[in-house]
Amino acid sequence: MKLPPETIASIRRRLIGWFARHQRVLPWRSEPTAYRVWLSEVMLQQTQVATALPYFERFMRAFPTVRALAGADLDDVLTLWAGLGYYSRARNLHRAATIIAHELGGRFPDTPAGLLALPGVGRYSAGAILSIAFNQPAPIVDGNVTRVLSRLFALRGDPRSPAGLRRLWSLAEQLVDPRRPGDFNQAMMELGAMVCTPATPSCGKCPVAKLCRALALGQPERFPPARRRSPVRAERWAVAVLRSDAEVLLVRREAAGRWGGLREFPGLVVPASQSAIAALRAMLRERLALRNVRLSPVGQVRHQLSHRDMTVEVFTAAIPSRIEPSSDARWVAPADLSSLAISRLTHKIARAALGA
DNA sequence: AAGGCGGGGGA
DNA sequence: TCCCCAGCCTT
Repeated sequence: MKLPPETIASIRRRLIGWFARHQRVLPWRSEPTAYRVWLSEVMLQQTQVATALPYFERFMRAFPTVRALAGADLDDVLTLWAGLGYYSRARNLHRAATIIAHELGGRFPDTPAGLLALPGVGRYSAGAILSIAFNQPAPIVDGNVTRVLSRLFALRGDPRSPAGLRRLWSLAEQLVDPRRPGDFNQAMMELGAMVCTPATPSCGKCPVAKLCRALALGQPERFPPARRRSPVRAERWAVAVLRSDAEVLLVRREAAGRWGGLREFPGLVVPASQSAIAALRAMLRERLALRNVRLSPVGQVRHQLSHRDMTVEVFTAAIPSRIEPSSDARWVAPADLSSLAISRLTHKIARAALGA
């Protein structure tokens, strides 16, 4: 779809004017260095601004430069990331920092290929960094831009299909203002976040309402078409909170997969057909070489995770002597749990087993 | 091309 | 409840 020059000019002028008046004050906007923009973009992947904000401030205090981040232990990076989710982002961030610090002389890549070579940087994040930090006319397409463009041009069809993505990226490329690419791209996203919202858009406040084909059709909220939802699956877990000398035992999850690299109470997924306590005892014996642990039920913890509905059966046991069951296990005081790289679910389990 | 990956916010 | 969020990576 080739846009008429006057349409492009009008959209640019209206969006940039609106953005100048209505943009939120955000820490990565006041000082858009490549490092700050990169960090913010990674944190904002599938994450709302309000959620990422406090994490960004803490992160910048702890690791003010890419070299500081590269020199940090991954475990400390994961600790600061704990609770934000999608933990591969933190692992990729740390890996990319070491690449920038050690292979690129501390200089951020300023080309599409250079940025795309960094782990955790895809087409969107590369475009955001190029346009916002380096003032280059690179397009971006995220969830906000997808919604705004789908409505502006009343796009039919699945925006996530290959054809839909090609069309969106083509439109974004035509529209991005080469004079102010960073402001234009951020204006598109800001509009999607603040005005052109998913359920009930505020079309009365929209600077491009006059041009909006979906609004002209009378049903802007019908665009883009709703995505089909994957079925919710139930998952049953058993977890043991082992105590000794007022400390509890944590193990570390493997680096890949869900909650990769985080610490947790020893536990496992239990098939519906199996006894939770039997599965737990077998796991403690095989993995931690713990025999004859007297497990007492504490109760159940429920946790919702994406399209998963988890039920955790929590047990506790006192271990008389302070044995070290294996190398990846660690005893910690309950008061220190908040300063470790553990998931929200592990916090919930701790509350259930140890009290507030 | 499809799924997996966390957790929170809003309707 | 259900959908969505400044997406990316693996299979």
